[in-house]
Amino acid sequence: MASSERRRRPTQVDIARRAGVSQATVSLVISGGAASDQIAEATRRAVLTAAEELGYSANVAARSLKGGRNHLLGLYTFEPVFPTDQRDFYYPFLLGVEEETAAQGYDLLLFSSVTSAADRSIYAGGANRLKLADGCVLLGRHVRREELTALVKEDFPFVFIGRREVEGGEISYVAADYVSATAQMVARLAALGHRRILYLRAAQNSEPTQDRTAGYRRGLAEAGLPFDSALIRTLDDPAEVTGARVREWIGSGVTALLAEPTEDDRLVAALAAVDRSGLVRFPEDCSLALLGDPPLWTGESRDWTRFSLPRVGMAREAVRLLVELLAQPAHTARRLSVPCEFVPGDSIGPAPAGRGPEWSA
Amino acid sequence: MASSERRRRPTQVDIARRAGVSQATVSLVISGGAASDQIAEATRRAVLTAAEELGYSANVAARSLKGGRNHLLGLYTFEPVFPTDQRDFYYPFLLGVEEETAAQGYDLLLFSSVTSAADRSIYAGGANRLKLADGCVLLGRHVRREELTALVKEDFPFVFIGRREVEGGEISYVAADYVSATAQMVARLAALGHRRILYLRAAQNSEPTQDRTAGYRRGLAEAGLPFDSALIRTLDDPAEVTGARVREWIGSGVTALLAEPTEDDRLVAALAAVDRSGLVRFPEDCSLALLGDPPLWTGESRDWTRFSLPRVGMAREAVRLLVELLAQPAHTARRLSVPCEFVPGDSIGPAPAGRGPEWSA
DNA sequence: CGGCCCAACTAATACGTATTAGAAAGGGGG
DNA sequence: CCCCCTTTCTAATACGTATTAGTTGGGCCG
Repeated sequence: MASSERRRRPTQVDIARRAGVSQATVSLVISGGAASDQIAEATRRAVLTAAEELGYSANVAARSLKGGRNHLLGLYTFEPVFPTDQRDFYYPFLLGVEEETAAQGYDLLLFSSVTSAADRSIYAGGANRLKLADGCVLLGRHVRREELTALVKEDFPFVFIGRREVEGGEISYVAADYVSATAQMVARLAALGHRRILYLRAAQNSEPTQDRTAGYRRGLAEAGLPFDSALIRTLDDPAEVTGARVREWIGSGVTALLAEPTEDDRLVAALAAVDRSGLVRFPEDCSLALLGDPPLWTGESRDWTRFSLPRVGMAREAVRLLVELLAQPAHTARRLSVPCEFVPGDSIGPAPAGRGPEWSA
Repeated sequence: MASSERRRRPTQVDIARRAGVSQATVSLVISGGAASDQIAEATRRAVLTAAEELGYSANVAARSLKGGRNHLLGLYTFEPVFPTDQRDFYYPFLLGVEEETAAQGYDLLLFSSVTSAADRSIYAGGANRLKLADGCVLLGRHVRREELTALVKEDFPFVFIGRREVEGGEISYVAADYVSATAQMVARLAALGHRRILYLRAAQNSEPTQDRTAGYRRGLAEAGLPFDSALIRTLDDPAEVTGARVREWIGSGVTALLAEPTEDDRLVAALAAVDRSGLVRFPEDCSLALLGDPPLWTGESRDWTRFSLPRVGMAREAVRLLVELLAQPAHTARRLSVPCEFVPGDSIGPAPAGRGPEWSA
């Protein structure tokens, strides 16, 4: 800041001039490593001294242009991660990605441009910004498939947190084993004597929902219970779930509910409202288990029976997988499935033996 | 992924070949803007079509190498931001930086490499990684001055969140007005009749501490109270603050405490312990005000009288300042001071009229 | 018909680094 | 004294884009 004139950053050429060597020599010394032992010790020191004096630092863009890696991992989310109301849900993922990225010696690039929901796109502006990073971790429920397909087609290395499938390519991912977790939940309920278990399903037919559905059916099959498609309810509007409605279901013979939390938390909120209304007591009148973590874990809400994603661990695994991908010459998809943790909670219990007349439909 | 052979990303040259034009023309069409209206409409369409068909996306490294800017803002913290125990303190800064970065159309680069405390340095590996970004927001209490000096010397654009000074250069920053906030706090206590106000000062003599000290003295002066250097206590170990100790102080005539929270929260924890012990009642026996936010705001702790930093706002301002810096041809330092918000709380009250014999020292 | 200007394009170059082929110097063996 | 090898360095080039100066061809004016 001594003079106001625009100062150019020192380059290897400047160092070369000062040390009386060629730019190539500087490059060999600086980027060190393998080929640098063919440099005389005196020269090497001269170069390093000059670099020091000039305050040299490598131009990462140039380095990366040349084809080398630039030691950046990207994190791209299909939903905004930071807004406070979703903070508690996404934070562990963020935390895990950050930790493991650092542990692997990379820096983390958060793609945040154009948070305005509509424009939130990988391919905004004609430039695929993701490619500034060596590879990318992707996250989020509302995936735009075309973009994923394009990424796969371009052979860009990325790992999704959560199972995602796309036509015409294999996607690497770290996914929670919703199938087993859901099946086990059904098994637990069956062991408690439940026969008619209603599954409240998310509206969007994303992979996590498909997996839970598969787990539901598998659980029923393994418990020897019949499958009744009327017992899968897709909710367009979670507000439909009211005390009266739940009582109707109970009247029709349902003794347990499985609820799939959505990222907007409205279903869980509706169920909590039913709980507080006193119209239905969980688990005395009806058992209730959540197929995942409620996004907003306020701490004041009930301790629902549920299973829980190891989110920090998943995120760390995703980064590890990504780094492995980068080391491979050809990108073959890698997949990892991690088990969910069962949280006992207090909202399931034995199936009621018989119903009084007040429950008749 | 159709074939396992490594596929090269399409470049402007590929497009040019396909569209039967030159690379320069492609560049003009793609990067659009001003000079692109000298291109015939037919040509432009041909180029765009070819780009589309090839799935072109610009190489950001090359673009940035050429133009100098790559639309990245960096965030560098001198302490780890993510670890959960400091999460609540730093999160608002992170949030603000992220929001405003996105709003300004930049992406955010988190410098996380080498979180291992010792190696956590801007100049790790001989290359100043910060410079991958166009500019940088810095954050944290445990600053390494040499690094700041070097950054200034290199004329790298950055903004510190918090006032930081360094010899041989002007640093841009967004700072909370600790001076006024502290002075006002003293004024408040003086108005309540307090005459001997003990200031518990942080051990490290960083700028925030200097500002509070200045505010303390200014507040005393404006209230017409004498300055007594014995009333400034530097605590090497916050554990020294015990109920007995506070009673000693009270015995020596002190009627109010000003405490400067440290980022490890130990002082506030010690005071909370004193409060819980019942040995001293705040504010009946002694008034107590915090000169800032306790880092760990658990919600269960007392509602201390204090002032509070507009952290999200400060972070956003820092990003705005940074973007302004980038627009300037020559970097002149820019500074911004934002007021703190007074939080009444319940830990200050009128000075006790007289003391019983149990308080004598 | 010659000169000139304009529209539409292209050739050439710079950006900073990594890498490779090869040059220059020095030494040792025949 | 020549040849070859080793050590140590350099020249040249590629990476993909943006930009500037310049080229081409055609139309218009005098």
